[in-house]
Order: sequence, then C-alpha cells, then structure tokens
Amino acid sequence: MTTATETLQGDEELSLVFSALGNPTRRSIVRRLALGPATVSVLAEPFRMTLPAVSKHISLLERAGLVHLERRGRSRLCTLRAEAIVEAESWLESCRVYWTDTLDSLARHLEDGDAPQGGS
Amino acid sequence: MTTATETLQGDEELSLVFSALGNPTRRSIVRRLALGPATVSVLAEPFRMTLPAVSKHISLLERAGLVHLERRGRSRLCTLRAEAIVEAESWLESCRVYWTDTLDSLARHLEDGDAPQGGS
DNA sequence: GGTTAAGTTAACTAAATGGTTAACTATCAA
DNA sequence: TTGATAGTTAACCATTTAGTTAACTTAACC
Repeated sequence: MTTATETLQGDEELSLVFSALGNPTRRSIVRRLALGPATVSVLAEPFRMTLPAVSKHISLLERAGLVHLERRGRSRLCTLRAEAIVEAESWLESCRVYWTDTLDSLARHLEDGDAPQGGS
Repeated sequence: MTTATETLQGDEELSLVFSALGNPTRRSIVRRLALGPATVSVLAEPFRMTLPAVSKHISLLERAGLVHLERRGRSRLCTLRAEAIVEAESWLESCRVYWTDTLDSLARHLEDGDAPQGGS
C-alpha cells in the first residue's frame, strides 16, 4: 500500500491539502478529528447534509492525506494525519519567515538611507 | 474603506484563504510576495498564462485578504498581508495542539489500563 | 492630442465542486 | 437466512473555477 505522501508530488499534495481545508464542512470534520478518531457516521451527525455528501468530503480529505481510513468491522475509523497538517503549517511558516526577514532588511536599508523598491 | 478582515466572518475568510492557497499559481505568487512587494506584471512574468488570468488570481488573493493592492502610477503594487497567513497558520496549529493533547491523554488512559474508543 | 503601457472587465468555455437520490456492498445480529 | 446497519458508488444537477480572447480604462510620454 502506498500513502498519499509517497505517490504525490509535494506541490500537488499541498494543493490538495489547502483546497480540502478551503471548505467549512471539511474544516469542521478536521477539528472534530483533532479531538480523536471517529467513524464516518459520527462525523456526519452534526451536519444537515446526506451521508454520501459527507462520505465524499471524507474521501477528499483522505486523498489529500489529511485523514487515514481504517476498516473496523462494518464501520470505518477516521484518524487525522498530523503530518499533512504540519506540512501545510510549514509552508505558511516559511512564507512568514521570508516576510519577516524582508521587513528586517528593509529596516536596515532605511537606516542606511537606501530606498528599496522591489523590482525582480 | 473596510478591509476583508472587518467585513468577512472569520470562518468565511478562512475558507477564502485556504481555497486561495489551494492553487499552485497563487502559492507561487504568495511565495514571490514573501520576498517583497511587486507589481502585477512582475508577478505575471514567470507564468505562461495570459495577464488577465494572473490578474484574476491576484484579485482572488486580495478578496481572501492575502494581498493588499495599492495604486502606484499606472501600475499596482501588491503586498503580502501577513495577518492572513498567520490566521491560517493559527488554525492549523490549534488542530495540531488538540491532536497532541489527545495523544497525551491517550497515553495516560493506556497507562490506567483503560481502553479509549472515540465516541461522540 | 495621439500612442504606448499597465491593468481590469466582459463574455465565453471546459472542467471541477458540492450537493442530491437511488442502488449497491459488506458486516453484524436474530 | 433474513434483515438491519454502515458506508460507498453511480448518475445527475447547479455553481464555481481557471483559463481564453477582445474590448475597455487610466496614466505616462512625445
């Protein structure tokens, strides 16, 4: 069995993760799973939509590598995959770091009396 | 003038931010902006798509609150809004924290000989 | 004023999303 | 074996997305 992390290119996986989190229903599911594993029907309970709809959301989360599905008798146990969360978080952090560094160097330039104006 | 943060509900804004980052072109633009502000045409340069396409991506990033657009003569200067990045990052972090806490309490339960099986 | 440069808006298209209902599969229980 | 439970798959629909080309606006330049 191959995991999403193995088969997908990093960039492609990031797209799937961020897109998945772009939907409020799926974010709710992820928050719920952050508290601990749960079955599909338990996850579906809070929502007014049909089970197939929730099922599709969960499949999408799985394809994105955000949840892991495991057969437990006739139900399926969903577990949050922290790795995917961490990867997305790292990407955001790297952007923030660059940005902060830029501000720092900007401040230095200003102190030198230099006028920075971002070209290519 | 009202900013996206003021007019949008937090949940709705998170949706826009994550969806925006779900696209590789827009992530590229964000990474570029992390190095410093840039005009629309400069941002468009690396891509093989037309200017209107890039323009729409940038508008979307603006609606999501990820970039700030400012008129500079006949061109527009785009700046990354770190607040939006931080908000998304915080959401992810909160999930990770819960998850870690859950693992901790799971470990405690196991030490007590208790069998935890995630119900509602 | 006329032209070029920078960018947006409009109108269109193909594909993906998010939902529905209906039918199906698989497991547990009587 | 019959039936209920848990969930997926299929077929469909409306809306959104990501791109295109063509036309428009606005500011700088001669």
